[in-house]
Amino acid sequence: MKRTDTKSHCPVNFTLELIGDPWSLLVLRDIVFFGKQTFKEFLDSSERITTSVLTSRLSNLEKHGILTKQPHATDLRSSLYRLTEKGLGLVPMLLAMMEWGTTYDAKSAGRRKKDFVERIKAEQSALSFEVQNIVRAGGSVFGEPRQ
Amino acid sequence: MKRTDTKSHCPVNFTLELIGDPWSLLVLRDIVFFGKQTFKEFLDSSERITTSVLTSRLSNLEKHGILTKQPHATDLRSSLYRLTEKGLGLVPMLLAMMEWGTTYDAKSAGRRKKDFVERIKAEQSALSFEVQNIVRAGGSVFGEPRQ
DNA sequence: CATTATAGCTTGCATTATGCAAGCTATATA
DNA sequence: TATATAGCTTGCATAATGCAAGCTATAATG
Repeated sequence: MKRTDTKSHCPVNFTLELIGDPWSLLVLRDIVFFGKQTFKEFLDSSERITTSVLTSRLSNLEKHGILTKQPHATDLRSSLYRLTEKGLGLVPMLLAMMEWGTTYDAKSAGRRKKDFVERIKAEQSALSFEVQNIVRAGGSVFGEPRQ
Repeated sequence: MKRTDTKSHCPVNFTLELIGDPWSLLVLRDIVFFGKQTFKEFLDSSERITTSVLTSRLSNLEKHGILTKQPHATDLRSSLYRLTEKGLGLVPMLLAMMEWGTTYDAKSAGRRKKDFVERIKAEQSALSFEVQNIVRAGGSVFGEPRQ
């Protein structure tokens, strides 16, 4: 079974099957946080994705309507990759990942990033807190409490 | 290079390296949404994780302080897996994934799940909207606008 | 007490995805 | 004309997963 074969119709699983590989979200991060748009710019990220994997990830993201590939305005060799509305819909997930990673990675980040993360924390939804309290107390969102 | 080797100290990458495999988040989903706590309960999920992979994922999540393994109160064969505060910190990410998956998966979900997702959408942060608008306009969070 | 079932873990092999290196085509630049 | 760049493709080694089987300790059943 391939990693992206449909294993269930749980929405969390659906999301994982589309963008849960080790690289797709890093490409989306590069677009959202750093404004990258071209193959070369993605290639230059500090995680050192290889050309073969990048080609595969970009084509997959385009195939699933998460980004579009447009011809570059002046350079015919190049293309511009931009987020669709579906891709923009992943911003809350990226913010949540950034917040968690910043909180728990021993290597602390710069001032600018920390300020941004403080805003994410400050705007955390009441629903998130509610769910955390339920689970902390031994319950769950759709299940009955156990203890 | 292993998938979990440190490739950078970007917080998004950090999060991916800890829980970005195809299975860890499904275990966390089972805890948060369905109140599962034991090996057997995780094994029974509709995605059909195998025992070998489940063992590996649980031990990894415990190693990283995302969940704890406690002896079962009455059954000495069994253990209870519960989220730590660090694990609870992933709730916003799970909610974001659930919201996106429900919105874009053709197979629609039940009424109860949809109502929940409506609440996630309703409580989406002002920051998320702001970032979406910036990116829609060709800019990015930490970069300069391009067009 | 003997038998059977269950919880969790381990192993072995096939398949899939990624890491890495190299090279290829078309276009741009000097 | 020569060289550099953008993006893509291929081949091979390694890592992770899918799948099947079996193993140990404990629980439940007669």
